[in-house]
Amino acid sequence: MGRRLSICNSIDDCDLAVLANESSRMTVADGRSFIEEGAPAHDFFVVTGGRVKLFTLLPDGRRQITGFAEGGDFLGLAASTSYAFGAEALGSATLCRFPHAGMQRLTERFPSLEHRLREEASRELALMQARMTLLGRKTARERVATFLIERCTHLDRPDSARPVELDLPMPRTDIADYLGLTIETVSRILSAFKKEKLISIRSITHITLLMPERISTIAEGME
Amino acid sequence: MGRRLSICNSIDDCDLAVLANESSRMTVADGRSFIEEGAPAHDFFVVTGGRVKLFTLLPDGRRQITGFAEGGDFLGLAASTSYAFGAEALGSATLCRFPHAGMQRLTERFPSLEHRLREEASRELALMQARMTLLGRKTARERVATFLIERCTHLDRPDSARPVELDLPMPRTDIADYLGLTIETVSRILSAFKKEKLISIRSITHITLLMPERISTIAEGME
DNA sequence: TACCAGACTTGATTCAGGTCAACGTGATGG
DNA sequence: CCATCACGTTGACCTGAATCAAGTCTGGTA
Repeated sequence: MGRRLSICNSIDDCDLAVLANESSRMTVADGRSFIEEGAPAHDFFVVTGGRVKLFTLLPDGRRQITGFAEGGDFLGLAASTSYAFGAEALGSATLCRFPHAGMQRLTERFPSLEHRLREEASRELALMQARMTLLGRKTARERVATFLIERCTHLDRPDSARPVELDLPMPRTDIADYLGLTIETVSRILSAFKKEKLISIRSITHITLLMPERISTIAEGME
Repeated sequence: MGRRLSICNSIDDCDLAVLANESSRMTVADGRSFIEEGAPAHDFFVVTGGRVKLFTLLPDGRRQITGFAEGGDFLGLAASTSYAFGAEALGSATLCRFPHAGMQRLTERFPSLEHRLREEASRELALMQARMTLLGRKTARERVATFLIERCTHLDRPDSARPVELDLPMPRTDIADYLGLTIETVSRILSAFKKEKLISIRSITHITLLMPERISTIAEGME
């Protein structure tokens, strides 16, 4: 995960051909896995189209989704020798793959890239702090509210008091595994929000936040 | 948090005086806070002695401890413009402070340092993935078991089948806030482990893992 | 030695969220 | 146009961990 066009920012005034040279494109079909948790980490990835989910598994199959990534997001920083997470496409996705060796040539050529990668990692690290608080200390209601708010700030509209339309491209199972809840709980809480006129549910993937700041308040645990 | 002597690794063959020049030492008394969550981030820190806890707070005071740091660990990567976490001393601690500006001079002088910082961030990121799985998907028993195992691999002894002595310098409250549990639950589970002869509790801070691999199995959810 | 305060443990009870099970719903294909 | 199937919702019930409430243990102090 990372901010849009993360890599390119630090080299856009430089030779993009060099960059293209060190990378290869790939397409991943819906539900297909392209990073295996624990496998030796040989590549970085940039999501160029579609969406992707990142997760870790317990031996008995319990799953924690550690993030969703989309266009421009950077993957693979959470890996030393082996990947600390698995990744699979959510819908079909296109990726740019950068072998570590190639990336190293790039950072030698464009030293500011290294700094950019560190920034990316820092941003990610800060997000994770918040996510740990969510998982360790928030109630189910607060988690779902936080998720909705995340999805909407993600849309980089300023926190308006006006209704915000969202689409949630991931199935409920993924939302649940992201929030450390069950599908049933997520479903019940969305229904409750609807009943309270905080949101309206046009279709499974299409939700409107009717009172964004109110949901925001819930998300922060200030009910 | 970071591996011992993280910074120095990449410059130990270089001019350490330059490094000393860009940093200042400080001592923090027990329980004193030295990073305020949300405050503008001006410095990096390296823990040089004692221990430190990192945490985030919800408005109503709920707390999630996101990590413990000790000698050699690096703090401050999870911050862009403002800190994503607060930090306070656990017992009295000594720190080395590196203002961002100074750090930038250092990375210019020793380019490999930038790479080192990124590695540090990556390591941290990988740890956090595991911690999210713990908080989102593990049972109380599994969390406490994981905590004990963490503390012991932390001691860099290989996973032996032999008993391992641990000391837990943090109060139960901190363990609870780290694991997303309450003090009572932590206490009960430690008592249960004792009853099951998995551990022995010599004193509040001093615990011996009698069957480390057994605890390890519990930690992974394989009961 | 006795007292005290803070940290920890233990027990009884409650409740948020999980589990199990039935029921909708909407997309796909024969 | 209905059957199917995967996904989502809703309801009834259960349970793991939280909460509430005593104890207990420890180290410091007089």
